[in-house]
Amino acid sequence: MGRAPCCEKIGLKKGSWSEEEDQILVSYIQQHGHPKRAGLLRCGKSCRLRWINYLRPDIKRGSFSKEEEDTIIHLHEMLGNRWSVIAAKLPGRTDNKIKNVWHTYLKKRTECHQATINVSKKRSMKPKCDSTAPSLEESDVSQCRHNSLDKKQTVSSIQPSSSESSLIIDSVANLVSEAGHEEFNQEMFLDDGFWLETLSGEEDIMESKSLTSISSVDLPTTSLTCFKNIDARNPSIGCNTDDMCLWYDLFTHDTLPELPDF
DNA sequence: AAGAGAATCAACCGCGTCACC
DNA sequence: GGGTGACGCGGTTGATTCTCT
Repeated sequence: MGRAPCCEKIGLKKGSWSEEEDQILVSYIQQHGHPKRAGLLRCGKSCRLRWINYLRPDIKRGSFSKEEEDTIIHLHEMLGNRWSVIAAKLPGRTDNKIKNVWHTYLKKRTECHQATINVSKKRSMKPKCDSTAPSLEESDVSQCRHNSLDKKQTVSSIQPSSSESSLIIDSVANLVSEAGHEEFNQEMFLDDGFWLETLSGEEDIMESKSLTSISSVDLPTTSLTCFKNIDARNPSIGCNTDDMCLWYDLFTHDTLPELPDF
């Protein structure tokens, strides 16, 4: 059995926070610099969570931009459910919020996108398909589209423009090709271009949408050296630790690197 | 207008890790 | 080296809000 929940130890309060509690916590943090008990009937863990996920002054409110959503999707493709790492690349967004957004609709969005790709692949592979009965995949896709497009979502907020996507792919493909990396396939272009944009020492991806900025960044010669311009504002995420290099390496290679014997 | 179901999001839980004694 | 507590993370829950019928 695991450890008993910390809030049950001494009858500490649980549940939603009141405005008064928020004010007490904020003023405590302003004085002491860390979100601990703050004299509240809350465990330190709860105080910390409240501060990180809600009270911090740099937290961005409101819905996610398309760029932020794309960033989350791309990072999730490569890193999986490492929400804290993903959150570190989205200033003002918490891991909790990103996790919620992912499970709310980004997951469906990517699944729909994948389903569409699968259907188009099957179509191209099997041109003589039965035209009388709709395939299971097609009905899945249409259902999926229906689910994603209804309710609050607008079409433009869900699906990236195909012309925009292909422009990005083509542009990055040209750059890599010029640099002598013809062996890269198109999927790798997407990922590498993303990493260049996201992890370069320049400003945030949200502020550096222009593709011309990519050309000013050194292209990777190997997967391990591509992080030389890593985000200097957040060294814990960057190449200063070996973590991101390791993850990048893991997710951009088909096989695991050889690990040293222990 | 009201009820049902879906979507959203804050908060909690459980576990692994680390630091300190 | 072992015990303990705090911290940080990802998974999950449940209350609230929204939308549809």
